Amino acid sequence: MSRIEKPADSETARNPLRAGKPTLKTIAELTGFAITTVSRALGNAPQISESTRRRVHEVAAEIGYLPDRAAQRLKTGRTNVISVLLDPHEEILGFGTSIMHGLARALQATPYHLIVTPNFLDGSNVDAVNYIIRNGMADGLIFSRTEPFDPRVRLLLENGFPFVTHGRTEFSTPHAFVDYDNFAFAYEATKRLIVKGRRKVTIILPPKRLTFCQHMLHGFMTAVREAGVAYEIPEALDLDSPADMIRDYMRRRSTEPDAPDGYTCPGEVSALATITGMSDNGLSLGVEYDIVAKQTSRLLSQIQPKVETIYEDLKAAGEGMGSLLLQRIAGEPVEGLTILQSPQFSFPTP
Amino acid sequence: MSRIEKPADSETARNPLRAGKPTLKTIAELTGFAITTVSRALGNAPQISESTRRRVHEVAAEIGYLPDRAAQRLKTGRTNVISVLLDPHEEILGFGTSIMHGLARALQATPYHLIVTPNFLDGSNVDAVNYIIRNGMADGLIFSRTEPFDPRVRLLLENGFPFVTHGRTEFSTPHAFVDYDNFAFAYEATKRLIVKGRRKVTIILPPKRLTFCQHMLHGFMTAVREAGVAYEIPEALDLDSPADMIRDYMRRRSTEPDAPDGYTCPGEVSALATITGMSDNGLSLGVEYDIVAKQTSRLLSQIQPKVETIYEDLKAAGEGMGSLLLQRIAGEPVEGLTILQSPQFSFPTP
DNA sequence: CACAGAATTTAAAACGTTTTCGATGCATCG
DNA sequence: CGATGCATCGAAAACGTTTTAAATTCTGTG
Repeated sequence: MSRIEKPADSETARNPLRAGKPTLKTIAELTGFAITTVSRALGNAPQISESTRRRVHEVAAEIGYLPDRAAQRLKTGRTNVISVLLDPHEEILGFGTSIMHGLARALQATPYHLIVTPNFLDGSNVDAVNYIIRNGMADGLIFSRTEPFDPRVRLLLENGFPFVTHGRTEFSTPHAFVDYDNFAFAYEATKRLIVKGRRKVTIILPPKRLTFCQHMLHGFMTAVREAGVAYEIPEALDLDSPADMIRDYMRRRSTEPDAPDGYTCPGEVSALATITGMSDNGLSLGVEYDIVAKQTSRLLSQIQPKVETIYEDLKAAGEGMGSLLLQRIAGEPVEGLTILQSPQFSFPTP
Repeated sequence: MSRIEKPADSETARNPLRAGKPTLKTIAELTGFAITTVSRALGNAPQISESTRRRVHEVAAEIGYLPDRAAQRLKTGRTNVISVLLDPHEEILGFGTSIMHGLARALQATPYHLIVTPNFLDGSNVDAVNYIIRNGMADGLIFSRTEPFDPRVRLLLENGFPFVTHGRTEFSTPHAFVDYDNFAFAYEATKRLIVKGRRKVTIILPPKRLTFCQHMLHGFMTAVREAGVAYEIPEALDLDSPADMIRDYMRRRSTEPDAPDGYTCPGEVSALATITGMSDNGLSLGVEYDIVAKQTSRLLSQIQPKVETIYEDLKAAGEGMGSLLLQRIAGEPVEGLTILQSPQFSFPTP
């Protein structure tokens, strides 16, 4: 039972915060076992006897041992990091943070950390993806707003790198994704407008290059055809258009002949902009026209309850992406690893 | 010039992604220098001759060498990580992501990564802070919504851990912060209402426990006293109140006698909610009443240009916090490390 | 031309893990 | 009683970097 062998205080002096941080060696000395044994015991390896396993865990808990992430990462090559590619378009209405909260919840009891890699470069963030793959900066990747043949997805598939997207693609090779059923949303929303007796419907679509634009269009058109109702699609506008542009468009269009009276708005901002544009013209919601909107927060219906809304639960989406990614990293086959969220008719429980 | 010495392919087979990753050793072999020399040359150590320094950098760039973060972290004890504490209240209107984009921009050319630690626990996230300090999970910390005697700040000060807050405190020990001049905002906003001829002003304040609530109140009261105008402060409401609560309050209050006609709204949501509440009662903005609001995005003025707005540049705030934190980590004295953002009268350039 | 001293380079240890390969003890079996 | 198998445990190497201490080369000088 030798106690003190070397001075061993130089480190303490240099970096006070790292000072007494317990390591495997600490536990080894305290229990009398070898470092190997301690490591195995904490890893619940099979060849360790139940009694020493318990003893080691006990001591570890007592002194508040936590494995050093850097050492683990260096040794094993696994980073225990999941990277989120932040899109500049997600700045509005808490898209980014909702998903992140969900992700964080999924990773809560795991050793994984969440690191955000914002996109500084051009439209798509292939460079960031490439960087992460090449330099092993993460064990898995998460991003959103996919295109049918998204170059990021292609790159990741080619390299066999684990990832989950928010949104589908049209690659023949399957991959893990979480997506909202935007077909169902557009279909349902448009049908509601028709049921309300609206004679001509319209929809603000996402940018054409994004996969879910097609889904929405399809849902919208299906409802239109089933009912045989009139419709139009504003070509000059999309969901990413600035709110004032949408507002001005709506104001102008509603003065022209043959204006729509039923609006499907796939986002809070577009709905608010539409309402303002119309009311600038003296038209009021629920009287001359109706809106069914997609909500990701409570904001819109709290402010303007006359808007009919259908919810998308982004926190659940994040949580789903996290859990799918964990399964991918664990090596599970990609086959079942997809989630299609159904439109919700009441606000999701946080 | 020996070429192949050992098989050296076992790793390649096991982890294909880590395969040919160049290390210091690779460069050492390629240049003929020792690993030490290569390390020093890349670190631009003074004792290395200019010629070898250039040669090493050249080869490093050529083979795309990047230092292994795990090894650096293990050796030096520095994590090269900056942690952001995500607050659940920041879910709305891109607060979180704007700040994060700013932060990321400040850290762009540095080795620092941004990792988000969401707050799952009770109101304040002291536990998360404690965890990060104790286990050396980051080199610096960033968080927002400070209280006058914020327990997180206290903990960090006690441990000498580098951090920057968004918002001030009232500790006697100084610390780095970025804050918006909410006194100036409230003062200016309220004065504008008075200049417009409004007879009775009011303001929706932040939760009382937050430092900037006092600043706003002070700015508001200063303007009120200077002009000798009537005022009231809704006690049942704060900035964190759900939008429908604010809307309902405004609707009710505006029917009662002696209702205010000038509103200072320190947020987009509260402004929208106020507008809706008032218009539910047939009162219209710019006619029976006015609003001056704080905007952090373009949304509000795009939707409703009749709202007078004053901007807060959150991306710049993030960028400021990042650069202050870097200086703190580099050991600079805390004295000058504070930024007080002035209210902006036009939308900040992204 | 030897030599101090500066300038440059290097070998080796260390950071805290995981993992490979053995070692040890002990009961069982021929 | 020696050999065998099994259940546990341990010594040492390795991951890629930084750093300490020492070795080597180069310079000018006496």
